[in-house]
Amino acid sequence: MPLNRSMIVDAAIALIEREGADAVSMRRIAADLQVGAMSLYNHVPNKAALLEGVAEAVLSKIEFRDDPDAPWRDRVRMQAHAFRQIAHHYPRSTMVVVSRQLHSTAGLLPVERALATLRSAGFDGDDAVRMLRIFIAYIVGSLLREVGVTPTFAPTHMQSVVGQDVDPALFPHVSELAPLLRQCDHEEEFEFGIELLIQAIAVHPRRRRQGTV
Amino acid sequence: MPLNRSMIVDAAIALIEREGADAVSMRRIAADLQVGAMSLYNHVPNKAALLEGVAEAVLSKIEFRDDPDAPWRDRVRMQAHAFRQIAHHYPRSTMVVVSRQLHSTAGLLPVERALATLRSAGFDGDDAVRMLRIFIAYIVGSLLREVGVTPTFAPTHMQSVVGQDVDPALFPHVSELAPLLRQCDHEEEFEFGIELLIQAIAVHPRRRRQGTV
DNA sequence: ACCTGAACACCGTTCAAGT
DNA sequence: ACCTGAACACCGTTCAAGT
Repeated sequence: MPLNRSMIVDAAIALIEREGADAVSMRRIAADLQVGAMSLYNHVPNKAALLEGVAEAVLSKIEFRDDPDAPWRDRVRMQAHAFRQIAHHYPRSTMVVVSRQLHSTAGLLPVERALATLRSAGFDGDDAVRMLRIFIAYIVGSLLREVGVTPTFAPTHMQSVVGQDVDPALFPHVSELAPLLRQCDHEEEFEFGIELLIQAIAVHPRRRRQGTV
Repeated sequence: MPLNRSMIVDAAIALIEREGADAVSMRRIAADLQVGAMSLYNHVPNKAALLEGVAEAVLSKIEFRDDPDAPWRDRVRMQAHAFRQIAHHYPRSTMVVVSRQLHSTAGLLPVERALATLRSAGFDGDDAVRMLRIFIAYIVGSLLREVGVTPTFAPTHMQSVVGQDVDPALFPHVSELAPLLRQCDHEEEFEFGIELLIQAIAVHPRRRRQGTV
């Protein structure tokens, strides 16, 4: 079976999910594919481009169902949850997806749908873009927390083995809320935030004239 | 002058800001300090720990002024903006700060202040933690976009040299809003989102009994 | 206690040689 | 057109030797 780009990308994704993003190297992927390390360069210009391919592939695997007739609130909710699938299905690739500029159609499709939804909610172009950016920022930040790369700021090991508690005098609120800070139902927290955002933009005033073009 | 941990961390930060996070290596830092590569290991267990030190150092350099007597809205705004200073003063270190779990006091201090503020706004422990997480997610996501690592989903090179426009038939909204998607006033967008969030949590219902302890 | 050079097991990528 | 081994310039980290 001849080597090709998508075989390489798939091998990379598999390796990332198996051993983490740090384990990715051209040589390891080549070995997984039972091929010389240099063979990869016939299908991919370099490692950075390969990781970009990984990001695109993961992103394009999201199931973005969208019902244009549904209320815009439902559509936003569904699109946000679709995005969160990444963290479920490709947890260790999430960082790769989220830390890369995407200019391919794989990245443009979700944007197109989100903008369509926000326009249908009555926002003009300016505000639709603004709202989209807020959602993306929130979703990206949430996924990073969920995937465990981003700071949770939780005093994790606090009372683990040692009595190494957070000093209640210095950090009264942190130590009081330590149990809450340490645990997190990602699904629930994500939804809570999305609902808050939906509610927030729902009450945001629309301009008189909706379109710009 | 004897080598010590903070000299190493500072050299790492300087190197990151000068040449980017990818340029960081134990050997490069050692060379910058005019010291053998292995000398670093007398003060830092390994590279990962060093980067953790970088994250803490950058975070601890934020000026978190806080006026406990100010209205909670103002305090939240100020704390959010303080956080965003990272992206301004240490743009290329932002990814390092944001992609690492922090359990030191450097990470706990901002949390303590944020929780104090949210409690003073009338939230019980549960909701204070929830609201904090939403803000952190939004801020982290926004900083990553600002720093240019996270997907902007902007069709950047669209009409650059070639007539390689986005197909308006496939992506009507994207191509219509392309100019807006391509440019972004980070300061303004960040503020817009923070104000939206503040407004959203301001109208969120508080529970009868505020405290848990 | 702190520094260090040599060494080991890795990297990404270029290049010239093969088919 | 596609594959590849050797080679180059790098990595992080261990270890034993120095002071």
